[in-house]
Amino acid sequence: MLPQPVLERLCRIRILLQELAEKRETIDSSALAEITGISANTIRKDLCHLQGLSGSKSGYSIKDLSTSLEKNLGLGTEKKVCVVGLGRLGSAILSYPGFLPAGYLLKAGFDADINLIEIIRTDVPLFPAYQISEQTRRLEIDFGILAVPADAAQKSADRLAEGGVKGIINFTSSVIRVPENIAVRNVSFLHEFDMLSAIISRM
Amino acid sequence: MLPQPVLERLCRIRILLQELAEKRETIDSSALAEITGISANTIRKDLCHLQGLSGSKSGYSIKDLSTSLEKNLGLGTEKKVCVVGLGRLGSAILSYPGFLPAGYLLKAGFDADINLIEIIRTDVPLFPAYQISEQTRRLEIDFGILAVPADAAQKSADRLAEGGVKGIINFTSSVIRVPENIAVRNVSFLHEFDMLSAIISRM
DNA sequence: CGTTGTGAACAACTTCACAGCT
DNA sequence: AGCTGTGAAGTTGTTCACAACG
Repeated sequence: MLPQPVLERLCRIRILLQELAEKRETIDSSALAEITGISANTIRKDLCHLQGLSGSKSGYSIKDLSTSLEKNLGLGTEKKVCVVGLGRLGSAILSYPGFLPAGYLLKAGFDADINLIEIIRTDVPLFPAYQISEQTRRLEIDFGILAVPADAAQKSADRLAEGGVKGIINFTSSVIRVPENIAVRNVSFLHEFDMLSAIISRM
Repeated sequence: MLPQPVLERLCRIRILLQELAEKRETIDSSALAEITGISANTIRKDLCHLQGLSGSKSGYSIKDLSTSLEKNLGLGTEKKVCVVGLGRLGSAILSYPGFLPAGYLLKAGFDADINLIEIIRTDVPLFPAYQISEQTRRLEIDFGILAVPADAAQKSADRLAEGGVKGIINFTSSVIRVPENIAVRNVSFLHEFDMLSAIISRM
């Protein structure tokens, strides 16, 4: 319904609003533009896609706006997530403190290496990789984070799909194939570096 | 010159070609489509933006294509990078083995906490944060990775800019402001999660 | 009066269809 | 015959300009 670029911007805006909420009551589109780097015109266009943003006088009420964004973006409820692959990246994610306040609950970690599972100290329950489907289903996990080596990516994705997750964040450089009712976001460090290289080489 | 969406796809294609090079000699647009998830039409359109892709018979020579992509995307030369912020994410990045084969040399790490610098075991030289400008300039570092807490993001970015870096990968949730000759790529875990939530809530 | 909301104009990107090579 | 390369058509997203509103 909302086009993807709009979604991207609305999510960004909401995140930035959270810090802002402590400092101010209202904000107008040009101040938002200043903070987000998005043009004021685009911001107004984006925000008027939102359902149920009540009548406005001058600027948006930060509280109302946040609420409306949460509703429209489906960010109201807590989501359960798991990490697949407990190498350096995976375990860094395991101990990332930012998830909880944002409403994402780390419910499980998986790795093919059983030794690793014994060694890592964390409050998050850890399981061997072959239990991915079973445990994600049992724990009703919404999202999986793929932090495995590239050659294990598809297999792990299959298991997550089998376990009924609704979304996957893929840190692998592989392209994974999943049923189309599962959302995938690809995040690749190397891609980001290559993009920097490409961008600066044409300036 | 090349529009950004094209750049994104070309970079992705090049990364995927690297693994493929060991298995095959040539590949046609529809096979590439299969692998990358990009439509064959779009791939052909993208590739014909490239300068100096020699005459084709059936399919592209993977080797030629890779070479051409590297040239056109400015990926030929090695780039020097540094990590700012050596928390869990920062130190996971420090020991990520994928940079070197891709042509990115980790030349320095920085953190405001001097104890941390003593503790971390790595081959990469570590320095206190106040030396960022000085060391990045001395070492001729191309790119900086921002993995600091949100409230230190702008300050660190300023120091990197001062040190003459050409690009920054920003893992912070803050929006950083830099001179416009510096490229920035924002990578935010929370944003990715929010996007997953937003996407699935409208299916 | 300043700020929002929004149709209308514009620009960018993608898809299509097919001419041109090999 | 099959594949690439590419103008042209179609679609989507962005910017503009201004009417409507407190």
